[in-house]
Amino acid sequence: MHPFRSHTCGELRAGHAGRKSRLSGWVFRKRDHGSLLFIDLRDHYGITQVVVQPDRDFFETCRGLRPESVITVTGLVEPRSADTVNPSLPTGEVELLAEQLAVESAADPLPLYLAGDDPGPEDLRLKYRYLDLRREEMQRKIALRADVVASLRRRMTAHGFREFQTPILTCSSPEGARDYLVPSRVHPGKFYALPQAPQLFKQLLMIGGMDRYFQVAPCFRDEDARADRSPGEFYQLDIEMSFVTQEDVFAVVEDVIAGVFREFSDWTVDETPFRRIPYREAMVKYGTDKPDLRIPIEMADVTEMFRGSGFNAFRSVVEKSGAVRAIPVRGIADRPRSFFDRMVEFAVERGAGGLAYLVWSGGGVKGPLAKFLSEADRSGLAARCGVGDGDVIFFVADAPARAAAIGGDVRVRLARDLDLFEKKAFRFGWVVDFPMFEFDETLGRIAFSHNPFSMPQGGMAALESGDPLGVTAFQYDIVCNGVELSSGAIRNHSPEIMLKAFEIAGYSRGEVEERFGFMLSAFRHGAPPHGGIAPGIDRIVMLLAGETNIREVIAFPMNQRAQDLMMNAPSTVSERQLRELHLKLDLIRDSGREGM
RNA sequence: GGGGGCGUAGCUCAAUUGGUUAGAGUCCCAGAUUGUCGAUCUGGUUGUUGCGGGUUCGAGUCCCGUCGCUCCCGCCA
Repeated sequence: MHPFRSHTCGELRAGHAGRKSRLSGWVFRKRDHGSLLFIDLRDHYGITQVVVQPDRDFFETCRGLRPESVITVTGLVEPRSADTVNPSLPTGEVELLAEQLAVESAADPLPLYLAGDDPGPEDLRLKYRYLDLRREEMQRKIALRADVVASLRRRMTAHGFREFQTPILTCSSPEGARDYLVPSRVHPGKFYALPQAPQLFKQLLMIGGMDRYFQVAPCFRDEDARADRSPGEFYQLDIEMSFVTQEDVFAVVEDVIAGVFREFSDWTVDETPFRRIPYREAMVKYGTDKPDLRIPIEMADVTEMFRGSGFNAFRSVVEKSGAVRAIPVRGIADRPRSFFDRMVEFAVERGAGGLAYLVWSGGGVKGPLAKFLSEADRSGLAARCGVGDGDVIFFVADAPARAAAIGGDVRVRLARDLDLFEKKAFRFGWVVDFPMFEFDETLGRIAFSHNPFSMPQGGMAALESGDPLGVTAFQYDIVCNGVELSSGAIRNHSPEIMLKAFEIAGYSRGEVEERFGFMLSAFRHGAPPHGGIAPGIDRIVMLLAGETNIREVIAFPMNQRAQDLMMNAPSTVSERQLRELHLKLDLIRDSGREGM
């Protein structure tokens, strides 16, 4: 017999009765009856009840075992009598009658209690992650992650893609997030950077003729965390394809993503092709470029209807080239005044000047705005927004970007308060036609709004049109339930168009040649038209696991301040290491916090 | 960098307008217990109320500062 186990703790059934079996696992719970002891023995696969009788020489040893000690038990599989069967356990028809027992590893008292529902405080869970991971829910989520990654690989391979590795030690990129830097020992004063994404490498693989690339790729960005954004590092399903249009990329990704979501969830998943939403339309209807399409509210632009209206507050906003956005909600006319007050308060908190509303009720129109509007205005708004008796329209008036953002927040808040989210559904959409450039208020000039390597729609002619802010790119996002899963683009493979695009964003030819000379050179030696995308794997697993916190689907996540509480990273290093790397510390703040 | 929330026993939480020696459950420890399955019963230990300062006759409670965790804004091509 194997020294540790003949079966797993989730395996034994009534059919095994009478067989000799050996199990290894953790002591999950103990029930000590003085002259009879029950141990729930747990491993990755399940729980089996072990019975220890008082005449065994290891009986006292067992009584002293603390939870989470690891033991190996050998004995007979016994069928349980009808009144002692445990129907809530898959192995509940049998138990293991212990004949031999070995303590593999005795456990100290635990900082976390694993046999209950409460996972405990997150910093303790992270510090003792190896304990936290033993909980059934964590076993399930981390296993789900592994299965999702395996499925993604299988599906990409089936589409004719190969997985290529790209460097982890590379060089800093000028645009984008802050880099993680790695000092060079051999080249004093020079640094490697960890890749924010394998962006340039995957394009170079296309230029290298590899045709279809994917990679489960680690990405490193030194930016602050959010609930859905892990600090430091995360994983993308990085994809790039040669000789493709935007639609070719969509077709592959839709098939892979829809397939994975159907494989790992019984929720409704959109049929492919997913809906396509132009960026400008998304900003008007949803106030965001990552709309939650489970919410049955679509905003409308009603700016023109207020241009000549009697409502001065809105008219003056419109005259200052602002926008008025209407948020129609059906069937809530009978909500109490406090509901509307709460929404107004919320909008003001988000920076709105106010939140107006009209209530269609009892054949009339009520609300603070009603007396300023003519009968024609009201019926015009009703027709525009498709509302009738019993419905309500909220209004936000502000500069267009602000009106969109606040309206979008109000839309989500309404859905939350009114429980309007479609249940058990993953709703996908492609947001397309992103603007190539935007006006950067802080820099006071035009900047790339997304990826500088995207192909502008209309090519060189569009860039030379003299209206850079009107140029859209072959740049797209895929969103699911309000989560941005990924950005992608058809790349700009023409050096001249690229130089022109960088020129508009304020980079001279010389700067671009210096920074991206290797890319320009590559483009000058035969570059296939190509494009790709990079769905976030952590976020996919998060959605499939029904989690809102990304740390729940990462085995060893860092906390919000980018620390690994278990390993104590980041940590100080020795003087010798610093010397070898030609580094001298210049700590402005007292470093007493370090070292812990 | 900024804002919100939280911080009381290993863990989850109480503690009247500021009022006696800061409690309960759980964990842990000891004892009892032959059919439990979140076993049960009896007893017991566990505290710089995050830290520092202030107000007060008196502070877990009020004020100031600070630290930690978390959520959000900035940031995230």
